[in-house]
Amino acid sequence: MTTLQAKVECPPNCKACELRDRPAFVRVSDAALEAIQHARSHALQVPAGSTLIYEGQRNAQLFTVYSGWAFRYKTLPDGRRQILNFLLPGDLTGLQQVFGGDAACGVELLTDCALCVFKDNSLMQLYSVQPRLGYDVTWLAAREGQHVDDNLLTAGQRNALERVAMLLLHLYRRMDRIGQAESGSIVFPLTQQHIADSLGLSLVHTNKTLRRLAQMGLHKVQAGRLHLLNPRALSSVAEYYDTPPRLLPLL
Amino acid sequence: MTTLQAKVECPPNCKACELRDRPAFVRVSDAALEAIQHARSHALQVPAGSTLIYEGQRNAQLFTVYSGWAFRYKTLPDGRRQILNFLLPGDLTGLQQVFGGDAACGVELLTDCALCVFKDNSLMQLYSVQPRLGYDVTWLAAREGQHVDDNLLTAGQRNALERVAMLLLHLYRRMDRIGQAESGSIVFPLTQQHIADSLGLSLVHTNKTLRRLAQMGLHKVQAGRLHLLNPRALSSVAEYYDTPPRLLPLL
DNA sequence: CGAAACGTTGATAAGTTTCAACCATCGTGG
DNA sequence: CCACGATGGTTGAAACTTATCAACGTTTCG
Repeated sequence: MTTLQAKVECPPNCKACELRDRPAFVRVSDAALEAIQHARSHALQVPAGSTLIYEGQRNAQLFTVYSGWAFRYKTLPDGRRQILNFLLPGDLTGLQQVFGGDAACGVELLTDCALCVFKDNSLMQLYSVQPRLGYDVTWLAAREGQHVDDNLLTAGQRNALERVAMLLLHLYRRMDRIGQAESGSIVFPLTQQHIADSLGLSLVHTNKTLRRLAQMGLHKVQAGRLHLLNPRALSSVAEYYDTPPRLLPLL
Repeated sequence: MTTLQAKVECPPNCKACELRDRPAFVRVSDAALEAIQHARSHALQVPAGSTLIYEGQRNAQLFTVYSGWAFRYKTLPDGRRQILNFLLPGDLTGLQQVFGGDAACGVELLTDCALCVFKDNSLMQLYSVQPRLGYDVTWLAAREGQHVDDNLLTAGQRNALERVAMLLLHLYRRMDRIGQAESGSIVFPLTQQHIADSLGLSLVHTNKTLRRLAQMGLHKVQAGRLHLLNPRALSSVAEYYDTPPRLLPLL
C-alpha cells in the first residue's frame, strides 16, 4: 500500500494523480480534469520546516497539498502563535489571499511536502469554464471553515484533557478518511509545541496532559507515529462524536 | 441616515435593496442582479431570540442577513456553547449545510432580523449562469473563514482583557464598515453571556473584565449601544491592528 | 407587585502558566 | 570515536489567571 508520504512527488499530469484515485475523493469528468490541469502552474517539492507563505505576504499562491503535512497559523505582535488548522493531503489553501490581497495567515510545512500549485488568477477562469468546479472550490472553503469552527469550539470550551484528546482523534480521523491510517496508527510529525500552539495551551501543560492520556492507555506516540489505543475512550473524553464522512472534492 | 435596524424589511425586489447601495459593497451588473433575484426564495422577518437553524438540522436554508444581528454557534453534549461568529447585515450563511447535508452549527437571532432566503439547490444554478457570482460566494466563504480564524487566535492566545477589547473593536469595525456606526457608537444587542460564550470566558470573569475596560475609560455600554471612548487604546490592549477594508460582495 | 432576565461583587477553588531544572536523542565536527 | 550543541521531551514547585459559588442589585414587563 502506498502511503503518499514525504518523498512522493506530484505528477505533472493530473491524469496520473494518485491522490485523486483514493476512495475519499469525488470522481470528476475528463473535461473537469482538463480544466484543472489547465489551471495548474507547477508541482513543487518543499522541505520540512519551510515557511511557504508568510503572514501579510502579497500575491501568495493557491495550492493543494499532494503529500505531507503543513499548517496555517497566525501570530500576535509579541510572538504568540495560534495554529489555525493542519493541512493534509487533498487540502486546498491560499483562497483567502486570492481575494483578500495579503495573506491573512502563514503556512508552514511539518514534513517534506509535494504541492500542486495553481496559476495566479486562474480561479476566475476555472469558474467560467467549469462552474461545477467553482462550486467544489466553495465547498472546500466551507469545509476548511468547518474545521476551524471545530477548533474554535475546542479552544473556547474544552479543558486541557479534552482538547488534547480532541486533537489526536481529529487528526487520526482525517488521515483515516484519506486512507492514510494503518492498523490504528498514523504518521505524526507534530512536536508538543505544535500541539500547544494549536490548542491554546502552554507547552508544559500540554506535555503533562499528553502524559496523562498516555498513562490512561488511550494513546501512544512512538517512532514518529501516533497510535490510538482506545479511540472509544478518547472520543468520550473529548466529547467528540463525528458526522459521517462524505466524498471530498479535490482540485 | 437610515440605519437598517430591526424593523427594516428586505424588499421583494433586489433592485430595491438598500443594503446593496451602501459603499461597502461591490456594484454588480444588471444581469448578475437578475440571477440573484432568480435564486432568491423569499424575504423573512424573524423575531429576536429565534433559533433559525438548529445544530444537526437537515436541509437548512442559505440566507443573507439584510438587517439585524445573529450568531452562529456550536454546543457540546453537556451544554457548553461556543459562539463562532456574529452575523451582521450583508453576511451570507448556511453554505456549510448546502454541501455537508446536516447543519454543523446553529444560528440564533440577537435582534429582530430581516433575512433574504435563497431557494434550495439554487446555488449550482447560480454558478452556471453567473460564474462571477460563484466566485463571489467563494469569497464570502473565505471571508467568513477569516473571521473565525481571528476568533480562534483570540480564544487561543489572548488573555481575558485582550479578548474583550478585541471583540468590542472587531464588532465596531465591522459595523462601521457597513455604515452602521454613528459618532463612535453602534447598536449592541449582546448580553454578557453572549460575550462570554464567544470568547471562551466565564460569565463572571467577563463581567469583571468588561468593568475593568470601562473603568479604564476605553468604552461604555449604554441604552443598548456600545460607545468606544478610546479606540486607539483598545486596539493597543487587544494587540489588534486591522488590514484596510475592501469592497465586499453581496448575494 | 412580583417574577424573570441581566448585571455586579467578593470569597474561594481549580486549572493553567511560568520558572527552573534535568534527561534523551540525534547529527556534526574535531 | 567521542564530545558537543541543538532540539524535543519530562518533571516539580510556585505564581497567576480564570472558574465556581453565592449573594445581592437593577431593570423590565406582565
